[in-house]
Amino acid sequence: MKRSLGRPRSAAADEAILAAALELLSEVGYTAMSVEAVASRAGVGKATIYRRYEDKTDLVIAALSTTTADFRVPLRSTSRDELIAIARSLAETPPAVALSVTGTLLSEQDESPELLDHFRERVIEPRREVIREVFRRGIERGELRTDTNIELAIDAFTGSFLAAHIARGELSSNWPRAIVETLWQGLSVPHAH
Amino acid sequence: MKRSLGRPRSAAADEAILAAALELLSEVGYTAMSVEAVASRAGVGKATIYRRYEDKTDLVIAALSTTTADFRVPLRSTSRDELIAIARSLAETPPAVALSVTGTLLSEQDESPELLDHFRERVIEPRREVIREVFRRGIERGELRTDTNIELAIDAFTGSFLAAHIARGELSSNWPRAIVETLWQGLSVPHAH
Amino acid sequence: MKRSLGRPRSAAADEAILAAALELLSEVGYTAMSVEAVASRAGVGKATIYRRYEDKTDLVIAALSTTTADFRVPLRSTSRDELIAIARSLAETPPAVALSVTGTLLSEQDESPELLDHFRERVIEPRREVIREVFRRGIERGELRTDTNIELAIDAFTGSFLAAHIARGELSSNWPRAIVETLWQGLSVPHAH
Amino acid sequence: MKRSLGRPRSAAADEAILAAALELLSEVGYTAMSVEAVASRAGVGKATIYRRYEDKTDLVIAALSTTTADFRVPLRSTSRDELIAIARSLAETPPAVALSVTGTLLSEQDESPELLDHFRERVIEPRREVIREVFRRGIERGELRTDTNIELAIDAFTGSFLAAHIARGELSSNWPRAIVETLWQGLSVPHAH
DNA sequence: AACTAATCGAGACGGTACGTCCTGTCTTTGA
DNA sequence: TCAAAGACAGGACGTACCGTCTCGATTAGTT
Repeated sequence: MKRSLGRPRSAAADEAILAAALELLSEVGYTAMSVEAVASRAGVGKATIYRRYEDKTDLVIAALSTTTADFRVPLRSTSRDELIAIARSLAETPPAVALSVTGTLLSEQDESPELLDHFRERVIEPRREVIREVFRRGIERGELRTDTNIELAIDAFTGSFLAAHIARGELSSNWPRAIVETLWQGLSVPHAH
Repeated sequence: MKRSLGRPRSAAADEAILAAALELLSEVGYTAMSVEAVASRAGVGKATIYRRYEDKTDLVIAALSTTTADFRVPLRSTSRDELIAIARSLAETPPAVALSVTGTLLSEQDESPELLDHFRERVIEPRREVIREVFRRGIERGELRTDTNIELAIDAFTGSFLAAHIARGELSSNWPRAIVETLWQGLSVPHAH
Repeated sequence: MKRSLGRPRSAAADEAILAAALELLSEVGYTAMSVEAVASRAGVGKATIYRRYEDKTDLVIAALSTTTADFRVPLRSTSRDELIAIARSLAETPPAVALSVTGTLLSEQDESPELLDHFRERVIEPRREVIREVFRRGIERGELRTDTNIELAIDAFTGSFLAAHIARGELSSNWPRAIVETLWQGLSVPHAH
Repeated sequence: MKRSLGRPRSAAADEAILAAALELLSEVGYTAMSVEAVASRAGVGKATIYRRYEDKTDLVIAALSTTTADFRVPLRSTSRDELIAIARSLAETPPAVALSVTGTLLSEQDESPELLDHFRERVIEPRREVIREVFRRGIERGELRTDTNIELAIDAFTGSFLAAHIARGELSSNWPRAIVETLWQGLSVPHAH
């Protein structure tokens, strides 16, 4: 059995680092956030951060992935209401950080693909799984089409949120209901029978 | 009389700067691209860039807006085919730059909202207008629902592209057809009559 | 003719950097002096220092070599008085910095011999030349032995200063006269005739 | 009763630490030598070093003082030959470490004068005592002047070695004989009688 | 044989400095 | 007046040490 040697890493430092990173990310954004500021606010040496994370981007991914647990599956009586609940959760998420981090990671895909993988696994995929579960349940219940491509539907759902922010900034209060309505009914005119 | 004094600005420099910026953006991404590298590749002094653009972000917006003209409205016999054509255009666009620029701009929204406005006006809006025209024509033709919220539909369309890239990276070759199909039919099961 | 391009280096920065370095050297010593502190005290960016000097050691050498001009040849009626005058100049020199820099340079002789060469040329040799001139004149005047190995005599003279500091620290006020006396008469008992 | 409790300190560690420190000192010099490297080469934890020595300088002093015993008093038939023998011993000593350590200690004289005292007592003084003994014996034998200031003579002797290294680096093979000759005869021309 | 206490190698801790790079501005010569 | 070249102040990057601190695992003397 492989027992660890030396002084163990401090759990208090773990938490302080991630909390400070998350605060600074939302305050000043990805680019303007400095590792030095994170260390200072966490009351931690810079080396203590770099012992845990490869570089600034890696730290940010870890900080973002702590927010994953807050994104929970809502239980409602209909799939439609569940989707609206999810849309409400999305609407409360600050998109700036996620967008710039994602963009940076995609840019650096060739140099360090493992960071992007890590991000998808820790940040993106947990959120998608919550939505995926709602879709699966909706199909079982007979409320959603059985031939729906779930991944594309999730794309449309979460992507709408991104595109709305990019195009117009703040979302209106009835956005969750409106976007679900739009995706629910589809674009085509109903067939006559 | 409003005629400029002294040596006029070089049109060659204009082009070289934007071309170099565009190249570097697609090569290394927004964060890793340095104004110094743009100047060097364009064979231009840094001051020549800063005489034209406020800062790095402003330069990038200008570079990106040169690509706007390439995004043209396709004419097909059906709206569905036109949407597929647009999806194909989207699929050819590298999303990384737009994402990281947008993220950065959103982060800095409080300090310099005019840059974000500029970006929306020059880069985002022209592309959306192309898609908007397709939707308008589809409604006129009777192929699309009259009660469709066009802005939300555009969000779903362009956002799907972003979300797919974020979640899975490269898009499959049949993605344009598949995403249009998904949005076209909607999520709900058809009503019995 | 090769004329320089671009903004010329600031002479004000040159001076401020060397002055700040010299101050800090005498205040805290070589090891405790930081380049960051030099930059800060000089009101200068760190890059402005590193544009001029390879590294910290190179900066220190440059700072020390500005003190060379102060070490002047004294004119007295006898060589003995001139040597005493030089000993007095030596006694006023703070030896700590020179010793630690010299030691460091000798240690790193294998990795970067050019720094040591530079130090010898700029700091050591000018001082030795002053003393060498005194010896040459003394021999011409017939006051010093013609078979004296001047380099070894200079070694004994300047080395006495170092060794005294290493062994006992502060020099007594009559040290200049006493050391000249010791070297002047030699160690051996006078021959009987 | 003053007997120690707990596990006694390892003599093997004592030796390994000093040996590693001495090796690294001569390989890379005082400044570039890290305590971490000493610990690693000695196969010892860093705390095991800091349990024995106050800080890096203290460790170096201890390492250097182990070399003291090698500097022995030579017995020859004349003082002149004994001085030449000592000069030969000096010529074999690497001077870089002593210089940088001394310089650092002098720089820090105000903060920690006890380290400098310790260095003088353990490293400098034992060597001087060997030379002092030779001078004393020479005076008793009637070979050296009775009015010689022994401390200054030792300064001249050991200092010559330092100055030669600083000014020219490696010493020539006949340096021991030449420096003794220079100091022996003195600088002044012999008086006529 | 069990207990106590200081040591051991290992390695994490907060902190500080290193030398590099980039931003946006400024200052020169030359066209 | 604009161009290129490149220096400017400032500040973040990621690395490397310093001297201290915690681990689990020895290695003695004391009960």
